[in-house]
Amino acid sequence: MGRWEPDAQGRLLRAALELFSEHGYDATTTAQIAERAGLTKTTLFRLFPDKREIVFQGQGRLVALVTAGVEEAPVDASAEELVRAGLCSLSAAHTPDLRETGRTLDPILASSEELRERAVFKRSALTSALEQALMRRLGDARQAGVLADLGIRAYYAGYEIWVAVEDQRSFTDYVLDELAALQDAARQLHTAGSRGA
Amino acid sequence: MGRWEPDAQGRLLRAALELFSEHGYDATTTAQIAERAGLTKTTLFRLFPDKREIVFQGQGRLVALVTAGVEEAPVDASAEELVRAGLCSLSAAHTPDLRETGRTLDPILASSEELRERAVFKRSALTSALEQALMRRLGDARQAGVLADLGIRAYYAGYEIWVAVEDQRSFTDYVLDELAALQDAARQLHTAGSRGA
DNA sequence: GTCTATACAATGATAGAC
DNA sequence: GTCTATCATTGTATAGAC
Repeated sequence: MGRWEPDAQGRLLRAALELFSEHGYDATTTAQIAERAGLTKTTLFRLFPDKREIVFQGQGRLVALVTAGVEEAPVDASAEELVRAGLCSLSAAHTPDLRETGRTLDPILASSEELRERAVFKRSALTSALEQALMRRLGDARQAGVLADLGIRAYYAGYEIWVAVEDQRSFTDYVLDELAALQDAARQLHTAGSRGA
Repeated sequence: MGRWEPDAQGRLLRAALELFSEHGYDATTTAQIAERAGLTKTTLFRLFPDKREIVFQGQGRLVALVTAGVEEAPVDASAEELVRAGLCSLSAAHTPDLRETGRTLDPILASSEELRERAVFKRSALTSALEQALMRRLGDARQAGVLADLGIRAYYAGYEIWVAVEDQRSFTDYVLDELAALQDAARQLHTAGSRGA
């Protein structure tokens, strides 16, 4: 420390989000980001694996969180309780300050197909992690798959509401509410018999 | 026709799959593909939007197929019947010769992260298409979402078995069997009460 | 109407100097 | 750690050949 300005990664991150918000993701070059941060392209690519990952910075731990949540659930937990445990562990990472980050990121994501593709990949990785953790506890691959889809759907739906509204409820509340609503919807499909509207 | 060798797209496609199989996707350059096809990079990028799409050639119509399947289902169809209609329309496109294509593509896909990312994006697009078609018929966004996840999961699981085994059953059979099995798994989750194993 | 040649911008890797 | 420099590759743009 001392020879250069500190927090190169933080400066790059802020510079990138500013430029992405101002001109869109695609219209911003990595050289421009580095320049605004007072660095060069080389340093940017040493600190970030690629341009897309700048936007998803810090989301790598989510996979570990959802897995740990399921693994640390009580031994007598039901299938639904395992999903809730995974989602609670995941949601706990979303502190109120991340709400602002989410609001910044949403329009950036919308501005680039390349970025949405990476976002979908992240969702898929999260689903696979939950699916495999559930599989190890339940022993049934199909149940694990169905529950993982349901849980991650609840997570993303809860996230969308959380960043859109402005109140004091925790992120976890939104996700668990959505999970319950999705489970209700699924139950109705089974109990409604074979005739639809 | 006549002035140049015909079927430039087909030649590029074959050249690409050969090279991808021989050296892997990442180690093959677009210039090499064009050269083997007796063409140039310029022509390749006029016929394919990008390098990844070479591998997924022809999958664009799948979105339209699943949507049409749901839309053309009888007016008194139940929710489950709508999903089956979408999947049948989708599966009908998988003629036996596509089985060989699938067997060629699987190891190529496994060789590249970039390619798996695009594959996940395609799955997501298919899920969204089914979800929206179901939403228009059912009027319930959560039911549509849950059913779309279930249906596309059945489609991919059926596909995996279809390319792996060697018998005369149609692709549609595998998908519908898997759908029924997933629905069973989901039902068990609801009727099993709250205690798991 | 299809292909080629050339030039170009951007991402990302790499090597060596400070 | 960071910089300069150079490089390979993807993908675009343009102008022209047949």
